[in-house]
Amino acid sequence: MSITIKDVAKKANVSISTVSRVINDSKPVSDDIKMRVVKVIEELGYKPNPVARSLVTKKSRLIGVIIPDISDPYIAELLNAIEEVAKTYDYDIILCNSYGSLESEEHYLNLLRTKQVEGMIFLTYKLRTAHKDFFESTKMPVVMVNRDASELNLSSVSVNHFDAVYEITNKLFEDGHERIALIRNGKTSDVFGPSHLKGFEKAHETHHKYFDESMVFNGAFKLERAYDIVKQLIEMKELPTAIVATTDSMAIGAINCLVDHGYKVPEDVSVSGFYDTKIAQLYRPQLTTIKQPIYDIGAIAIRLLIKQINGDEKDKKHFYLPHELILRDSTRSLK
Amino acid sequence: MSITIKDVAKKANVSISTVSRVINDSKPVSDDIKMRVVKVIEELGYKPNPVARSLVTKKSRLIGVIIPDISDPYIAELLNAIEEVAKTYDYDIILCNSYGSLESEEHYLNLLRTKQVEGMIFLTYKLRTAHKDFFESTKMPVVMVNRDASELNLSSVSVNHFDAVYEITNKLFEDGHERIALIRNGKTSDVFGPSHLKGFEKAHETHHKYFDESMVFNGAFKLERAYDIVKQLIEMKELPTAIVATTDSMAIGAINCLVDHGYKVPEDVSVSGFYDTKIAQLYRPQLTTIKQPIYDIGAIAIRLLIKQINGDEKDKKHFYLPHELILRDSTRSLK
DNA sequence: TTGTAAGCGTTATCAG
DNA sequence: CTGATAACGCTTACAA
Repeated sequence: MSITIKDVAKKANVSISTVSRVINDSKPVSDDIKMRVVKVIEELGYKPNPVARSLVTKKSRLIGVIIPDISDPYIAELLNAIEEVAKTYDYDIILCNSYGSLESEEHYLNLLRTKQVEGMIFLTYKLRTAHKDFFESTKMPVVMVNRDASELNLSSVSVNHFDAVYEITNKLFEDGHERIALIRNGKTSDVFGPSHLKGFEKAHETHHKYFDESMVFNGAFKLERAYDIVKQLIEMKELPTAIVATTDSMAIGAINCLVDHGYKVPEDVSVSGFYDTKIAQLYRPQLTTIKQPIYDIGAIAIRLLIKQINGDEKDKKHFYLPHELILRDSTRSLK
Repeated sequence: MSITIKDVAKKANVSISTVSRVINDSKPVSDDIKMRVVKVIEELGYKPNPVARSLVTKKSRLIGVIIPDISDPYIAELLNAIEEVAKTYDYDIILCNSYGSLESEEHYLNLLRTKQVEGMIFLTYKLRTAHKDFFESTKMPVVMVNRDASELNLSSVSVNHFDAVYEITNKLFEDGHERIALIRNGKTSDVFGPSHLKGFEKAHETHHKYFDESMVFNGAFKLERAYDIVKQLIEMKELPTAIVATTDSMAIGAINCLVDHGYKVPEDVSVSGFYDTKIAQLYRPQLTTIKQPIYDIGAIAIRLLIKQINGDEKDKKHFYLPHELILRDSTRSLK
């Protein structure tokens, strides 16, 4: 039996409406009454019941976050940011881990809707028609992270993957590498796949190198896949002098394979990653990688969402945040 | 304007109580009426409003989880488990990241209470009187993870840290190591600190080795601290042949320092970690470590909590789960 | 077995 | 500026 607005009203000798007004600052209340009420609230340690409040306002102060994998450090850091700034706006996070499965994503999408979340942040490896349908059918504010969702008429935020891959590939060519392999995420699944490829291609163009399609591989986000790809390369004696991976994990998979087969990184092969997750620095050799402003991405995403919730931001668009090429010890210049 | 119980009642030509009864299966309803109602619910796609429901039942189907750091892979995996089994019991998780700060923890403790969560799982580096006070003053079901909280009359679950440290130290002595350093978490902060120390000491006893207190260091959970500790050891030419760290991160910090200073692991020094987080396998050399059944720990914690919520489990106690010594490449036998 | 009606703790409308 | 009072959508005695 915790204390309610009624108790406060009674003890302060005012109506519950007046109490409501002072706690919400919604309508003018004379100073002396206000003080009296505030004092009683203090004394009683009264806290408004958010459930009752939600029932009438239709606002839950809850934001749903659907992600494919909490244990992915990239996502963890994103979550940090989301959670932290949400708190400053007095929102709470309901966390949903989908494991990337469509079924589970759909489950959560519906769950969050019935839980009356005011908006959601959505991260998925694959974007499908089921998602589109959901987002179209509900006018729920949604922002997507690390994915350009303007086609769905949703806001989204990410770095410019084209530029990023272009930059690292370019750098490698400048350093005298002649043959470079690209291990990118996936085929159709990853929206940035095409951007990665284009950036990679463009760098070849810039440096007048022959673009060899057989040097483009599909790592499927997996360390193990990257490992296998490099193993094949070794067995076929097709090992290039540099490998660009579009994920730190895949870079590590590649390096692990190289090391396990007696090659040295970066002496024999240069390998670069993507994201600058924690492990990029922990690992030896430390990874050359594309650093994303992960925290900022999360922070902007959640701010964007809150703006949408408040109706302050009507037009949806994609936001690009700047990346940074971090040169560490896993790549070297041949010159 | 979503559809409510009233709409269903009207369309099915029954009272709202009847509808309520069929959705909750709370009181007998004649078969034909039940069928009629179910059909209407289907047709209308009616979903009960959980907020209204909570207001009257005082149940939120929400569980609060307070953790110090999402980006810690150990915690991430724990969260995985918690989230997953909570879902099967139809509970949702409200995630609170405290960064280990007491202020923030207290904030969340109170927040969760006013949000009417039905119970909480609490993870903290330091346990303080403020926590105790909170837990004593509220009868909220709470279970603590990776910490023995029986002193607080709370349930808790973890592996047996004494045994774990004993086992790895023992193994190292058996392998012919003579001097072993221990880098453990913290001083007063970590409840398991004493257990680690005792396990370490006991192993010396078992092998009739002189126990040198100056070989016990305080790594404060930090990779960097471990790095510095080893650096000192190197400078003082006091490097032992084996180092037991009570965290994978600290083990990696130690190895990084060794490698950066030209030592080889495990050729020159053996180093072991704790937890078997993902990085233990990714890293080269792969880490010898104590594997904890992290998923199980999380799963048991949440099940325990739900039992408590349902009043099925009255007596609080600490649950030990079995650990496993995983021998990989960062340690070697001297024999 | 079914319906009526009284809450749950707020906010919001409308008089005064 | 203040106070009744009607919602909000649901559960649950209490009657019928």
